[in-house]
Amino acid sequence: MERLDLPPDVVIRRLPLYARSLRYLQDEGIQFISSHGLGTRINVTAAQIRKDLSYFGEFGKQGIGYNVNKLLAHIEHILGLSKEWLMVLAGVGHLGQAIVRYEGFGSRGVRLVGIFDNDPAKVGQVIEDLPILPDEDLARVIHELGVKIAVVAVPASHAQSIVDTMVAAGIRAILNYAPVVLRVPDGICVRYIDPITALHSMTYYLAQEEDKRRSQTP
Amino acid sequence: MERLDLPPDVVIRRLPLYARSLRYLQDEGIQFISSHGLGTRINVTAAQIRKDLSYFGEFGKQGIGYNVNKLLAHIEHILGLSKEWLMVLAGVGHLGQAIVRYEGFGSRGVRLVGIFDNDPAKVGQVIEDLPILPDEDLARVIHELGVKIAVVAVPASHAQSIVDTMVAAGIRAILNYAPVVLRVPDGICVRYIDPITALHSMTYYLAQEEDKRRSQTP
DNA sequence: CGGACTTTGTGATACAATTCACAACATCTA
DNA sequence: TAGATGTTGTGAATTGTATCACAAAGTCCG
Ligand SMILES: NC(=O)c1ccc[n+]([C@@H]2O[C@H](COP(=O)([O-])OP(=O)(O)OC[C@H]3O[C@@H](n4cnc5c(N)ncnc54)[C@H](O)[C@@H]3O)[C@@H](O)[C@H]2O)c1
Ligand SMILES: NC(=O)c1ccc[n+]([C@@H]2O[C@H](COP(=O)([O-])OP(=O)(O)OC[C@H]3O[C@@H](n4cnc5c(N)ncnc54)[C@H](O)[C@@H]3O)[C@@H](O)[C@H]2O)c1
Repeated sequence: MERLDLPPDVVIRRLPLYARSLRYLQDEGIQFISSHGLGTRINVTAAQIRKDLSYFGEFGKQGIGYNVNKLLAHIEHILGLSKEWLMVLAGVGHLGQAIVRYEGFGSRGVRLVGIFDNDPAKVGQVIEDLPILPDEDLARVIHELGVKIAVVAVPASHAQSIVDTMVAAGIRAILNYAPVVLRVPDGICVRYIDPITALHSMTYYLAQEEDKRRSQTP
Repeated sequence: MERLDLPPDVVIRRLPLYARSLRYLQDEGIQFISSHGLGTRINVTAAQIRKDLSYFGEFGKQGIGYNVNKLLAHIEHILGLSKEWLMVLAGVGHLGQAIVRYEGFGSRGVRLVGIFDNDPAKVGQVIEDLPILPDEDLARVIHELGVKIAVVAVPASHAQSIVDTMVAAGIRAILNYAPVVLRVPDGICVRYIDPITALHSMTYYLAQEEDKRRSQTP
């Protein structure tokens, strides 16, 4: 196949979904899956899955579909999950502690190696074997360990400044829980986790339904 | 303006971002903002903001921009945030408790009115004035109070079945934290909060950088 | 072996979203 | 009043994404 143009970001964002579904298939002991079979599990059309994968190579067999183990290995490799990326967390409050304890993060491809807070009362406490360090150590740890990923769980008002520090120290990817849009240099990847925004986009549809209902029963 | 076609979902998803930014502007005491000014704050082009808003009406003034208070009120009204929507939560574990305590949820447009768990040891405990109820009461509460929004924070293996119960009882919008794609009837709105998937899409770009770096310094 | 099924990978096509570009209007200054 | 500046709202153009549809290749089975 000719792989001229690089895969668009929408495709990259779907790959982890494919990977997760393949892991469930693995757990179920299923060895082969067609694009159609995979698609029905995750509400994506078969054609889209095939086209997405075609950006990276040819992984299927006509008449059969995809070997679950092999396709998963391929996708994890494409996603860089065959290595282990180091990660730091800033802000060990309510949310931060929940993140540290969520085993999901540690499981695949990433490892939390440092947690930071600027509250002197918190510094020194240990959570899941990780001591809370002061902000002063943040840049040094990032730099010395070559950490590339950071999670931001500080109050919105402090998010931008801590991100500036992180980026200056070598962070290249940021998972941001604070409800602010971050300003970062080109090439730094940022993803937002924002349940409130998600909720507020759903209430739109609820309001629409309500309106329609009201206009039908006057 | 002619408002022939309904606004696409991408637009609806951006509105809460505009609203949040306008709230910050309000806090700063700023009374007028141009599409350009708003755009630079949230990394969106001015033209996109104007086009998005044009789906709903004309809110700006040439030469001036938008009145912050008025535009915010308009957007919140469009999003259905002038009413208060009731919400239930299923799964009061680590994550669920963090959600109950996160004041962000209560603040605007939505109110948590019931929390549910199937662990008998948890039922009866009270968190932030809300008693944990057993799953048996879920359908009744949804139905009797007319609850339309649900948050899912149960283990992945239990998510689909509890969602089926919720939808049968009248839930129309679901915020899902469990790492599974849900199957719901047409018309039910689902949003996924999925930090692991977000992380795994970022490692792709890290791996790309690494590859490039390696090929440059052989 | 041959014909009925399946399924992939991918150009071509259709659809969707974003950006461009500009007329129309508003304000300010002198 | 007039000219300079700034901003909106929106058709048209552009860019981006998803779907279609089918040749090619594999399986299955009598
Ligand atoms: N996206 C989500 O799902 C979600 C959920 C809950 C909270 N939040 C957001 O996450 C952030 C944290 O929420 P929380 O409930 O944990 O608040 P919290 O007050 O419990 O915790 C914040 C922590 O950050 C620390 N901190 C403050 N400034 C800091 C700095 N400059 N450097 C390092 N640490 C600093 C504080 O000491 C505290 O421990 C807030 O922005 C909140 O809006 C997001
Ligand atoms: N998206 C995220 O940000 C995020 C973060 C952490 C966890 N998670 C996911 O959220 C879910 C919960 O995670 P957690 O860390 O809180 O786990 P947990 O084990 O601490 O809590 C799960 C809770 O759900 C309850 N439960 C189980 N089955 C139930 C049912 N059928 N009805 C009602 N309650 C039920 C359990 O009793 C328990 O209290 C998991 O699916 C996890 O993968 C998501």
